[in-house]
Amino acid sequence: MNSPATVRRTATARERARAELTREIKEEARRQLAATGAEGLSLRAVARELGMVSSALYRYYPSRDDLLTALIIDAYNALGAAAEHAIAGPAPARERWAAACHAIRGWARSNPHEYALIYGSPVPGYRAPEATIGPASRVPLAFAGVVGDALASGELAAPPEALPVTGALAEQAAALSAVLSVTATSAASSGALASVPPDALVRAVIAWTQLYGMISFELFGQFVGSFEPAEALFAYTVAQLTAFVGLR
Amino acid sequence: MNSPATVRRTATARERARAELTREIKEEARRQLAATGAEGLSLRAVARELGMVSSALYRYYPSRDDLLTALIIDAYNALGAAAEHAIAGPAPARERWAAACHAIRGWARSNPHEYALIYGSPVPGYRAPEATIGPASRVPLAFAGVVGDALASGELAAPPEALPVTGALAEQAAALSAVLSVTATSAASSGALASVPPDALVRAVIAWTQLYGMISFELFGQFVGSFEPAEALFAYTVAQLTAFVGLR
DNA sequence: TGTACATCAGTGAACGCGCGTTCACTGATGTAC
DNA sequence: TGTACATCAGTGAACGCGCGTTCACTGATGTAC
Repeated sequence: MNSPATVRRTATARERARAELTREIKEEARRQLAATGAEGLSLRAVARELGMVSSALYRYYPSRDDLLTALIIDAYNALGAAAEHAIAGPAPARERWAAACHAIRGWARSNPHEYALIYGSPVPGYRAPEATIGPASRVPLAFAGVVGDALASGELAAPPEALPVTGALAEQAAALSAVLSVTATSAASSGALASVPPDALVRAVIAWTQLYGMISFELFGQFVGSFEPAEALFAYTVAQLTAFVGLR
Repeated sequence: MNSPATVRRTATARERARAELTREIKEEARRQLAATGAEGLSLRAVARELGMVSSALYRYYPSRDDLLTALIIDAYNALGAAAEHAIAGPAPARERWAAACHAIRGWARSNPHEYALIYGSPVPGYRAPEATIGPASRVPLAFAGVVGDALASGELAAPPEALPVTGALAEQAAALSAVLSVTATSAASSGALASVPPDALVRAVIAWTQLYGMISFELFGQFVGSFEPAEALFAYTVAQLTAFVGLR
């Protein structure tokens, strides 16, 4: 075995050490992120903590920004995985939707600085590369998937209080719907998305921004002294939102 | 005139120069904030731009954090003033509410870094002093004031789709209501707030987080490629929210 | 299996930078008599 | 109005810090024959 022609070789000690250290560097960086936030992340500090010399890190990440990018991608993926896990299974659409909301909040509360890294104010001077787009769309796609499934199974109906979606907004929603159906198809998801009506999509997006606003307010300390702890307010909001999106 | 007994003296040249420079320092700091964000704000850079030596700034602000605090207070006050201006006048409550929403978005779009300074991810290592509490509550109080007025004038009614507010959430809302009525009274505002029912207050708070989520998503670039420009989505959301709060 | 060479991880010193803050100083402005 | 003194704004040098990144190097690991 392990003839030169074999594509899948056993990893050499060097390769294993490299994979291991790459992981350890990211881990330590994440720890510092949690302690000091994105701007506080320093290659030198990471190296110091790992008992290496700072220049050694350059064998693993060509620059500080690349390390930051790796953390961002990991964060998107972790949050995306949490959302996808929450919507898995045969439960009714409204329950899957609510589960995703609570899973996202739970992840955000457990990883506040990673949450801030991806959804907080942009880091000045840092430009997110293309590679973040895929991981970043996992959460929106998860929500969209639930709406698509609900549509297919007859669990979706516009709530009576919903205002009609018209004009520029309807056009943007239609365009987004087209993009979504392509993405979803290439991701081997259900094709139900393609036919989600624009107004349902708009309500889902609004719900997503509402969720984001509520979580951010909680994490960033805006509820201190009023709705802290925020469990009750959050649960109420999610219930309200589920109805607003039209899931039943 | 100008006898020693006169409390109100004419400002000396020194005093005028000091007031002027204090203003200029803040202005330059705000400019740098807009360019590089809060972490990029540097006393040395401000001094450089003003043609002074960095140590001279310490005659005006005892530390970098104090300058940051001054900027934060100014930002809260500017946003609060915009909201208060929008709700002034005899228009129907729902129009005043919507006007405040649009005014807040307008200010945020014109001053994105100042918005991020007060509502974005917290600056690591910076602890907001008590002096920010007053200015920070102007926007919430403005919204609360509209709800209070609507209640007094019969323009407030729980929408049919509203879920009942119970348990811990109702208690938190009642407690907040009590605090609000005290604050509002001491601020010489109308006393209508005291009797705003808890569920209306909860819906107003949710609306406020929704507004915040929508504006942040727009400013922080999360709509790029979908609902950008975000005017239509924002207007739709505000209309929806106004109804949700129960204003008509 | 053994040897010669190539690859690569990690070292240590250095470059150049900008930062916040302190301190003794000078010269101008303000005040008391 | 004139003078002696006190107050205060701004200077310039310095301290001590940490950062990202480069580079020539050494020694260990892997590979081809």
